[in-house]
Amino acid sequence: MVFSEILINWYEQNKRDLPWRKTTNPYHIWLSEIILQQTRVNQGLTYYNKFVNTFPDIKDLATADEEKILKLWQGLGYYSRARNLHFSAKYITNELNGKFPNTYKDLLKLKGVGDYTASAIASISYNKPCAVVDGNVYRVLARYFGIKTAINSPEGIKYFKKLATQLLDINNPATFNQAIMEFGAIQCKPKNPDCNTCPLQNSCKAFSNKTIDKLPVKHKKLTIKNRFFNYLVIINANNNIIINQRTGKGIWENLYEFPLIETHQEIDINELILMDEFQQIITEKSEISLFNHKPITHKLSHQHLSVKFWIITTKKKYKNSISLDRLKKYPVPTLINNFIEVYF
DNA sequence: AATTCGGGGGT
DNA sequence: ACCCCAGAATT
Repeated sequence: MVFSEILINWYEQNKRDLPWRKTTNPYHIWLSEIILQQTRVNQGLTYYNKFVNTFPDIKDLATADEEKILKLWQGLGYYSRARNLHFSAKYITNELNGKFPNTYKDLLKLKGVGDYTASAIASISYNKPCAVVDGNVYRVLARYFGIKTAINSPEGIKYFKKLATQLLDINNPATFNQAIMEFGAIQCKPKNPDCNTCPLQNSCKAFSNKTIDKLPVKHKKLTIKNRFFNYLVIINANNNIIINQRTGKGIWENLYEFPLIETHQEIDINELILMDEFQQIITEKSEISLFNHKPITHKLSHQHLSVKFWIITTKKKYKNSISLDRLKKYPVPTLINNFIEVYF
């Protein structure tokens, strides 16, 4: 048996029962692929169901408010995916008269759709012979063929794409692509792969070379920044709370949060009330207390946030303050959501 | 070519 | 503490 046959046989016997495997509807496949970018199946599953149910047709997504989409996306991370999803839904609905692109080339024009996702939709929805190369495919191929080229180098990206294209079963691209990814996720896992029951064991280069745990090779350059956030949880006399929307670039774009003062290090209450930013926001006599004496550490992939929530009660009525019920309808970062759930 | 976009889970 | 996840856009 050839490589693709072994994988497809394995897939038919071991595949998980997942909702996006019951359809070839390009809108649904697109939704699933965007949600699953850099995201585990288990984490994305509930979000997929929420989106399919809330927006049954792409037109429903196109006509929705961005805020509603971000709220539904809340907690999933990489929020540009949600904004691009909205943008592309409007593009398909309005510019393409609702007709979903059906070629790799046209799919690639969608915001938020790169080489992987265009190949995935083209193959799964339209059975086009486009090979996908995701993290699973890199790992399976690097191990099986004993390839030491870094998967995130320009040569590696080209090489693995070419190899995957050669291996693709052009008679069944949809199944082959899903088979190799599922195989990587379940059998040829990053840690402790199950080589003992692997149908490719006797021809696997890394297994015979005992280099399973050294492949794939990946250049890593991750510098983690430490940042210090002070959130001002300002509660009016009428129990309203002040909230701002993040604008511009950076983390959590277009999501909401409390007024934020960022500092270069951890500060105490005396340092806080002396800051210009603080005095510009808090102009009335107020009561200030600290919600958490130990800063909360919130870890993002490339930033570690050290966060203090300052509770400020005042009799002043701020214009942009809202009720707690309203607040809970706004899309907020998980950090803020965790606070809201514990404090309120 | 390198960096920046989250959050959760595994080791 | 470090790695990875059905990656893409930006610099």
